[in-house]
This record gives sequence, C-alpha cells and structure tokens, in this order.
Amino acid sequence: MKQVTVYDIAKEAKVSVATVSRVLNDTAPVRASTREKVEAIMQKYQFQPNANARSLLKKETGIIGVILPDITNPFFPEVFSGAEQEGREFGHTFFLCNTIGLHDKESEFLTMMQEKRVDGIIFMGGRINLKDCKPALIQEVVEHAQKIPLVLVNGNLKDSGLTRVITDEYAGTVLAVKHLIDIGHTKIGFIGGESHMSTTAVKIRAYKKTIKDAGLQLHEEWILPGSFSVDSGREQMEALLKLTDKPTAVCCVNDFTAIGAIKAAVEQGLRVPDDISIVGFDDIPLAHHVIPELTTVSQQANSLGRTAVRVLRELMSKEKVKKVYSLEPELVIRQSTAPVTDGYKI
Amino acid sequence: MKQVTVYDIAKEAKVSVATVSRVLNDTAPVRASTREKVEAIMQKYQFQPNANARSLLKKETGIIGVILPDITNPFFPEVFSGAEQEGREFGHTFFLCNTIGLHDKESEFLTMMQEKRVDGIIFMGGRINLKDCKPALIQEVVEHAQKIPLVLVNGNLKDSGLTRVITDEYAGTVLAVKHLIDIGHTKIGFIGGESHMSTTAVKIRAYKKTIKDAGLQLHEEWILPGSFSVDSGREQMEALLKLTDKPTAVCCVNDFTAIGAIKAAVEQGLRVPDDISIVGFDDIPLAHHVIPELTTVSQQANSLGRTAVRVLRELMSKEKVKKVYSLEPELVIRQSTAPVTDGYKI
DNA sequence: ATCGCTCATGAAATCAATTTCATTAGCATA
DNA sequence: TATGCTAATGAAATTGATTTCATGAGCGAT
Repeated sequence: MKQVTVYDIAKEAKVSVATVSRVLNDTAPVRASTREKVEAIMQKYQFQPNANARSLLKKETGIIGVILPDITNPFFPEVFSGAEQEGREFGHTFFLCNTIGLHDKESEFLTMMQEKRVDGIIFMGGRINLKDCKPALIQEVVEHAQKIPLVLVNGNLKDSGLTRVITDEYAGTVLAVKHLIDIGHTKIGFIGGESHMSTTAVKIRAYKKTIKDAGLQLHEEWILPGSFSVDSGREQMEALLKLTDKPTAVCCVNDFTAIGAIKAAVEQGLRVPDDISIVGFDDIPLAHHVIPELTTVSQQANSLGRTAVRVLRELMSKEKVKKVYSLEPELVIRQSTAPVTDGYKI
Repeated sequence: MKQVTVYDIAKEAKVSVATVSRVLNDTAPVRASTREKVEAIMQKYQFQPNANARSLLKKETGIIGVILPDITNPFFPEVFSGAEQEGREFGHTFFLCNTIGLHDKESEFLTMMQEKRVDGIIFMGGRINLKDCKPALIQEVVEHAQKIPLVLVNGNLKDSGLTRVITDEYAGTVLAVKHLIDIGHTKIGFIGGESHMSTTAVKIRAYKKTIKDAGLQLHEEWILPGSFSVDSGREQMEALLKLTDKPTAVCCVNDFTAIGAIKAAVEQGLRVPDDISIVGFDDIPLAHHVIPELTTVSQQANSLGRTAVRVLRELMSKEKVKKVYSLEPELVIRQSTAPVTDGYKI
C-alpha cells in the first residue's frame, strides 16, 4: 500500500499542493471551507507527511544524537532520560548510539549523525577521556563540532575549545573525603578507576589535597587503581584488607566500585559501616537499594542530561554560550559511613 | 558554511552528478582516473552525502525505532543493547523513545516514527500490557503495524495478530517455584506487581499451578500484589512477616521487588537465605551485586533485543514470520535461596 | 566497412515536501 | 471609475540525492 502524499490529497481535494501544505502547517490563511475539505481527506487516508522530505528542504530534522559508552551502566540512562525530558517539549527525537567496547566506533557514529543531518550531538566519550587519547580523535570531534552543534558531557578535554557540561568531580571528591574526616576518620583509602582515565586522576588529586589540608598523613599504599567495576572494587578492597596498617574508611571512584568494596568487606566478616566506612560516587538508583544503603556523591545525572540539551539548543540557535557548564555534586549520606569505632575487629 | 552536495563535487570534478553517485555507491563501472579525481575532491571537502535525500528516494532510512516504558529500569537498556548489537552489522540506527509515566505518549511516538519513515518499530509497551488496555490503543498499534513492520516485545496481546517476541513468563515462574520446592520449602509466598498487569496474572497462575501440582496447600494470604518496585517489595515483605503463619520462601514478580523483600527481611533481623529464601525474576545486572546475590530467573534481556531485531528484519524483507517467538528463561541459582531450616527465628 | 557489444558518461526524471512568485477576486478608498 | 490593498490560491522552483534512458567511444568479429 503506497504511502499517501500531499499530491494525492491535493488531487482529491481539487486544490494545489501549496494549499495542502498551508493547511498542514498553518503558514498562510486558508478559507475555512477549503481547510475542512482538505482536513477531511487527510483524515480519511490517515495522511502522515514525510519528515525526510520536509527535513531536506528545511535543513533541520529535530533529531538530537546521543553518543555514550554504555547504556547498561545505570548512570547513562539517567543522563539520557534527563536529556529526553528537556528535549520533549521542543519536539526533539533522539538517536542513541552505544560505543560500548568499541571505542573506534565513536568516529563512525559521528559520521553517521552528520549524514543523517541531526540538529545536534551530545557526546559522552569513553575513549576521548583517556589521558592518552589520540589527538586525531580529538581533532575529529572538534571538526564535527564545527559543522554540527555538539556538547561534550563529562569530558575532560580542557583545551579543545568544545562546549562542555560537566560535574565538578574535584569538588565532589573533596565532599566525600571531608565527610569521612568530619566523622572522625584519619585513615582513609581510595580505590580509583583505570589510572589512565582523567576522571581517576582528577579524583585522586582532590583526595590527596583534602587529606593534606586536614593535616593527615598520606599513605600511597592506600591509593589503588581499579576499573570502575564491581569486581575491581571487590579485589582492591581485599588487597587493602590484607595490609597490616589498614584504613578505616575508603573513598571509591564510583558506586560500582563501592558496592564491590562493601561486598569484599562483608565477605571478610567486617560490618559496614560499624567496622569500615565506604563512600561511592555517582548516586546510581541502585545506591539506595543495596544493603547497607550507600553514602555517595550525587552526580545529578538527570540534570546533566537536561543541561546538555539546554546548552545544545542555545548552540543551535547560534547564541553565544559559555565554554563550560559545571554542575555542583551533592553528598548524599546514607548508611555505609559512620564514625570510627575503636573496636576495629581485624 | 554551506553543506557540500553532489552537484558541488560534480562541478569541480567536471563530471555529472550521476558519476559522483556511482563513485559513492559503486553501483556502475567508473574509469579509474575519474574515480580518483572525484574521490580526491570528496575528500578535500569532507563530503558527507545527505541521508535524508537518499532516504526520500530509496524509501528506507536504516532506522529502527524503539519505544519502551523506562530506560532507567535496568532491564530495558539490556534489551536495547541486544537490539543494537544485532542491528549494528546491518547498519541500523536507533531512535529511542521513553514513555515513562506518559502512557498517552505511546501513540504520539508511533506517529512520529511513521513520519520519520523508520524501517521498523520495536514496541515494548507499558500501557498496552494493562489488562484493561483500551481497545482503541491496541487498534492503533495494529494499524501502525500494517504500515511499518512492528514487533511487540514482552507484550501479552494474544489476539492482536501482532508479531511478538516474549519470554515465557509462565515457564520461568514454574522454574522459580519448583526450585524452592526442590530444596524443601513447603510454605511459599508470592509478591506480584499491579494486579491489573497481565504479567502479574500470568505469573500468579503459574505459581498456583506449581504449588498445587506439588500437592502443597495454597494460601491466598501469601499472595500479595505490588508495583514492580523496590519499595513495594519491602512493604509487602513486611506484611508477610507480620502473619502468624509465615512462608519460609518468597517468589517475587521481578528483581526489584525481590531486592526490596530482602531489605525488609534483613531489617526484621532475619538472615537471607538462612531464615528465609527469596527468588526474583529478570536477572538484572544488579542481581549479582546485591548482598546476598540474588537467585532469579533470567529473562535473557539481551537475546530478547537481538531476537526482536532479527524478527523485525525478517518482517522487513517480507518474509513470512511466526506470530510468536518465545524465549525460554533460565533459573540462575545464587545466594538468596537455601534449603529450609527448622530454626526459623521469628 | 559494418555490426554488435561493453564501458563510461551525461541529461533529465524522480522522491515528497515547502516556499516564492504571480494571479485573481473582492472590497474599501480617493 | 480608477487605484490600492488583502485574502486565497496555484504554478513552478527547490532541496540533494538516485536511477533510467540515451549516447558515444572503443574494440573485436564478420
């Protein structure tokens, strides 16, 4: 069954396609009787105008492309959701591309979005955040950004000149470590992500600064790398607990790591938070479903998405925008942290 | 900066647009020297063909639309991911639409996808699965399906004539309940979702049948409704534990509910699984991150997505397809279930 | 020399909308 | 009555690709 076009409608209504278009878009006055006639026929055939044809002419698609590393990581659906909420009232539709494990797909997706002529791109890079990210990729992203409005979310590319929306990870980490210090901890460890990720570097810097500012001793052996995963949190926590001089609190690079750390501690017979305090980062929905509920730093993922779309829309309308929009994270105190006790069991 | 078109390329290369198109798509022989000349110019201007123009003519967009209730529910990203993996090698791109809390958006999204002329639609309905779903909505989905290939994922619309990919929830529930019986439980409860959801109805039917087939007594007061959420699992578990005659095992409608149930039990001082066994449904990634790790029925969300795309592609190529593709769920035994002990503490 | 074939290419039509420009009718004003 | 204005409409151009049809060149066979 062939799709109905404006020509079919026009023919049956004995008017020109221009008139049909006017009825469709209310772009010029049409006599009431004509309008009704045309509308009736559109109704009859369940006419749906072809958005491709329209986009071709208008040079806008209403589509926003989103590129992110892994949609199964609960942080990203949250961001996406925020973006969608913000975009909905303006009629935006979203392409979603997962680069999961396929870092080299990033440029392929960028090209695809160019070809589809999306109105804007939200880029949450995986690879682009590597400390040793190839300048070529950065260059490529920058070039795409010159053709299509693009905002980088949580990307740490300082001198790329790209518009960025980020959480202040430094400030967030300070919040977490300060909280542990405030409730009396003096022996605080840190489990990070891959050491070549800039996120890890930023957070470790914040951690060290806060420890030093509080006049505490810095123990390099309490600072361990990881991989942002539950398993890495578990492994590294086991390592920490094998030390003779153990920390009484651990700050983790993200919630997954913290959940793994809790698991390891519990498996060793420790009670969280009675024997050891653990704090995460991100505040994924799961954080208040685990036992004990996780004290963590909220990234406000939803706002991140909303802001990204807001900024993107400003870019699209050629407004001048700031280079960086930084969202302040918040500490969410739940059950996995508590004041130090003397009776550290092991 | 104006976008470069085939005409610009053709002009500069002193050939016709037809030749440029041939170089682009390798659709007819072109002299090597001509090809090189054209390619060099395309390279020079970073030419990206306009996919909208192409789609207009070819009547295909390579886009698959996905409509789902809530991307922040970890089950759905998993399905989406599977779909994306399957679609990737055929060059499909994905629209993602969240109907979260906006059930009336479902038809709006369907219309939008029609207008964008997507090649196919994967529909994971929220509202469409209500037992009292308005016939009008069903009718609408069916009508859309006549124009654009559409598969319903986990939709329980038996007589709609729509192509469906589903998990066999009945069989999965039987698996879960049998497992509890096998390890010695005779007093088994069930916490469901909203009672007007067909999922709930199917699972309760399976639960009852399995209990009866094993010759066990059916206790209606052990069968409670819920809302698929962590909180509802917690509340309903509290209710079960207030009974004088309590179950020693509880089967839950999904993992969220099970996680809530575990929380409630732990808060009441019970040990899971020593004092009470709990089994979930879905096997969300989180299931092996909670403490204790959750015994659950795996929906194989990823395969669900992959299969949906596979079936959709068959539909697109006008192949005849079966009406229903049913995936067999699997029982995943972890730590939240164990044989009954006499020493039920409370 | 002529026929038939393949290779390489171009002109023009096509897809389904929007938009510009022109035209007509009807009415008020000078 | 002539002029000017607005409302309503249509014809045709436009958007950026693909595709069909036509044409010419080059080459081998007869």
